[in-house]
Amino acid sequence: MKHTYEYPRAALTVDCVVFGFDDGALQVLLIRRGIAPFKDHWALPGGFVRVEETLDDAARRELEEETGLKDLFLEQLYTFGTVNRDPRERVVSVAYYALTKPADHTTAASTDAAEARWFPVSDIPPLAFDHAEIFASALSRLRGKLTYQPVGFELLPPKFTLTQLQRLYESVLGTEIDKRNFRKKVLSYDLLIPLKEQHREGPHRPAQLFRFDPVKYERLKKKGFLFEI
Amino acid sequence: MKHTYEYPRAALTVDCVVFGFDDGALQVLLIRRGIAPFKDHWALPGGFVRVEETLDDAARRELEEETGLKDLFLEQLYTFGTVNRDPRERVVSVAYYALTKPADHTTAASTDAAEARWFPVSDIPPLAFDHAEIFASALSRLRGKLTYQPVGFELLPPKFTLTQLQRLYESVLGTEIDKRNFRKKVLSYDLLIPLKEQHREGPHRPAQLFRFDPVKYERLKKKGFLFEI
DNA sequence: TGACTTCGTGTGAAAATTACACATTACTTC
DNA sequence: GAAGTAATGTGTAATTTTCACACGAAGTCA
Repeated sequence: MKHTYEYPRAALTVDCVVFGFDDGALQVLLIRRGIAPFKDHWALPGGFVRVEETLDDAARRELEEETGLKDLFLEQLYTFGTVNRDPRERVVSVAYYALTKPADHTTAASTDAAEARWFPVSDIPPLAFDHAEIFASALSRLRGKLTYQPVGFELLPPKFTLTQLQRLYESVLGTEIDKRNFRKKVLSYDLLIPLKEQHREGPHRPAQLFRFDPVKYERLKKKGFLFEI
Repeated sequence: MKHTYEYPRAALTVDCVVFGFDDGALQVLLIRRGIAPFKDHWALPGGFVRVEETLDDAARRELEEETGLKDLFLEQLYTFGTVNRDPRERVVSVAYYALTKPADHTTAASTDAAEARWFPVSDIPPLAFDHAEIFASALSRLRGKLTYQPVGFELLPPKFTLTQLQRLYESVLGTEIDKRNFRKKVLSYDLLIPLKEQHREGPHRPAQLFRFDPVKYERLKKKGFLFEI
């Protein structure tokens, strides 16, 4: 079935920058394109927005179709609309970024994508279209966000140690943080709940496990919050 | 001439939230719609994106066509894409916000818009489509931005007094600020250049006029800046 | 039981933020 | 031209926040 309009229309897509945290380093999920253009190149997961779904829905749907991931933290980033970003025709892309917990890193490639793989953000292959620009923009946004909103937990498993949280901040922000000052600061927000359990691993003192309080977290996210590290 | 596609496509528009500062209060520029739907309702200036122009270009073009404003500070805000935001058909709108200096407030309504008018943000009429939501989002972004980036100058004339700048901050942020602390802080960024001139008005001591240093300003905007008040 | 490794904690110095009051300058009016 | 009026312009002390920094505790392994 054909669809006809008075004026030419741009195609509308969504693209997702999915971040994960593993091996003590920030990772991003890329797919190898199975179809032209840029066949066999690495690219951000994404695809065309259907006319009866919202942008957020499209992002979640494409993400699940191409990578198997669902129910993750997802936020709109920016809309990329230069004229020649796609060689085929005019395509405007609404970019999203997403944060996943390590448990979700089971990525079954499917449908459009020939393959899905995690890459450390410090070592990304050349990307299709203007995806390198989108990725850079997402990384910069994540860095900014981390310094004033408590989104770091979205990248950690439900139970985590303060050291894991600190490593996350250090590796995303690219700085070293003093352990005592970090703990003082984080705990002062009264957002972390110490568990009865401990994390024991290796020949040394076990670490206290924490989870974060989802109620206080939501409250913080809504009002002006403040989670400066 | 008709244009035909395999799948149905959303129409793509831009909408602009234009802020001005006048009468000691933050103002927003609205147009009265000359055509259906929402004929005679107030709305944000905006219109359809042409297939051969970027999103930014479309925003600037529509702004000039509908309000006569050009060369203003303009930044993409967010893309609104719920399914039924336009009663005619699926329309996705990329929202922008803009800041104007008072000198530019000469608004000649034209083309699509029957009338253009400034409204204090505290007293906005009902808006067409989901424009109230877009406006709220823009205002919230402006507030956020003002507290950590030196964009306030974009809303003031080229020469201004520190009191004017303070009033701007107070009225946008909705807080009272201590005069001495404000001046100390603002001047410490070394961004303001005192002029030889003074601003004299009324039966009292005249005020020192300042302009801001565009070079330092650009430098601040690019790197992590920091303009906390 | 001693070596090793990571966890967990407190204090003092420096810097930033906040609170706060009065003399100065020009215009107006008497 | 003297007195009144109104907004400008300036400094300091108290408080809070940030930053720098070192060592005992708890567990494993040999």
